[in-house]
Amino acid sequence: MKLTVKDLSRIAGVSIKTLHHYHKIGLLIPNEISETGYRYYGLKEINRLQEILFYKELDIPLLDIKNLLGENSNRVITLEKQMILFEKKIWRYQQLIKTITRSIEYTKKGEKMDNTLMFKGFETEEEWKNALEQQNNYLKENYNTEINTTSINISEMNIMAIEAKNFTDRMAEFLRNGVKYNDSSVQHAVNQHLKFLNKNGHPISKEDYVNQTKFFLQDDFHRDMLEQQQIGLTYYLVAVAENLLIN
Amino acid sequence: MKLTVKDLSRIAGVSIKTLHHYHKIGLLIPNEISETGYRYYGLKEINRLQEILFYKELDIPLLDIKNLLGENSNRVITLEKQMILFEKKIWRYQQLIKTITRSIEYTKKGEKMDNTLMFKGFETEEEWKNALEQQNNYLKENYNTEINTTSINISEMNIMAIEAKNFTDRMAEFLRNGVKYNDSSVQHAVNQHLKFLNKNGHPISKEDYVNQTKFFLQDDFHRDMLEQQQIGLTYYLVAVAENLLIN
DNA sequence: TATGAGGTATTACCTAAGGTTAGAGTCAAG
DNA sequence: CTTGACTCTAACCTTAGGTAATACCTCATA
Repeated sequence: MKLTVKDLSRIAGVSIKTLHHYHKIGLLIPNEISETGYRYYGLKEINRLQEILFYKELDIPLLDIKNLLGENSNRVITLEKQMILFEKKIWRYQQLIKTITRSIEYTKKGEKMDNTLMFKGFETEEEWKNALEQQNNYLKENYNTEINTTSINISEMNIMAIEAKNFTDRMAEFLRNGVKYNDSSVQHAVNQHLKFLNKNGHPISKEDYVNQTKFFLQDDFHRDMLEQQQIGLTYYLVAVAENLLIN
Repeated sequence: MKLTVKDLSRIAGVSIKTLHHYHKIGLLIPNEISETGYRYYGLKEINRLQEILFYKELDIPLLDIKNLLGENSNRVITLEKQMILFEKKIWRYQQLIKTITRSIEYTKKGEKMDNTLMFKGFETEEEWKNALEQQNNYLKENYNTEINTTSINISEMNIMAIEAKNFTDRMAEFLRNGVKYNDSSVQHAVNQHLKFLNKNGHPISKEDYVNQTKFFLQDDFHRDMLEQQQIGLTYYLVAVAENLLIN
């Protein structure tokens, strides 16, 4: 059994170029290479190609396949890992279908969907509303003014809410990773946050911010909100804010 | 509202390079570009980016998104198309999970899975067995000897069966597409098939092949087999084979 | 044994959606 | 005015091959 590239490509349903490629990266080396450079494959190579294609079907990168075929016995583990990955993908696609269905409904109703919902971080409408409400309260407390929602550009407010959410997420991650409140990267993050607020029509001094975090501490709504996201976050934020004044 | 690349990247959760890229391909052009080349984005751009990311989430290529955002109103159609695509993907992943499950079972049983089954064309074990049997019969008829299966390399037989299946598939497609029996591409295909057989230990002349197709015609098993795959295939093959002798 | 058709090899450039440098210029706060 | 953070462009890199150009090889047939 001495198969040419064409034979093998026909049998296995891959292109000749693919065989060249696999040869080049050392994934599938011909059984024999003639003096004139022709590749000839045998049964062993066919079996190996079978395995390669099997793994490839599972979306495993070729280099990983190469390593996989090198060792042995962890096949089952690899397969099980891959299965979990597929289940996640299925779940994701199911979610996307739901999103599309919703979007189509909105469009058909003639309403324009509030695309802000799509932004990462806000997977549910509820989460987004909470963020908005927080933003709302924040303004109320800092300026002691009733918010006239109609007078504020809704889109602009969404953006502020998104930035706030992103900032809080980052802080929560710092906390989870054990990054100290006075670590430069933490301080940098909060400085950026304040800079953003100042730049976008929400002037706030460092002192204001300290007061705000302290307010969060004693206000049930805000504290619950933050603690629900990450236990200890409220307290962490106070420490971070107070450290701002020291430098 | 005058956002820098960093601001926007933070808000939308994309990298700065992504914004550069979108600018370069004309997908998202900044609201303002300073004399020094700095990009500044406004609300309009944020909304556009939102839409872009929404479509991107749906695995739509950026250039397609660009066109999509250019026109309007076919949004619903696009979304519905995409939904069908997702359903297909879900189905595919479910199949993959089944394949993995099967493979794991084999491995756990200590048996080595006959990977030849994976090759395209044979979706079920039954189909594969049929093909093998056919191959078996073929040998019987051509050599008039009882087959000693152990003496013949099973893998090699698989490969011959696969090639045969591929060939038959191709012929069926020719027939379906109305390609005439004496078309050069049809003749070429059958020549290749015979060449392959001759090269791999199954010497067969053109006359032999004509006789074989005629045998298929009168043999219930083979005729049913072929006709089940594609009505008229048995008769087509005879015509194709007889034409071989003319040239 | 020569010829012609069809197979094969290598080289090089291309894809999508950015990531990752490097080097140089710019902005804003102190 | 300095400094640190930010931004710019340009160039090369990634996956898994596709495509094209050009040259060489094989094998069945005349």
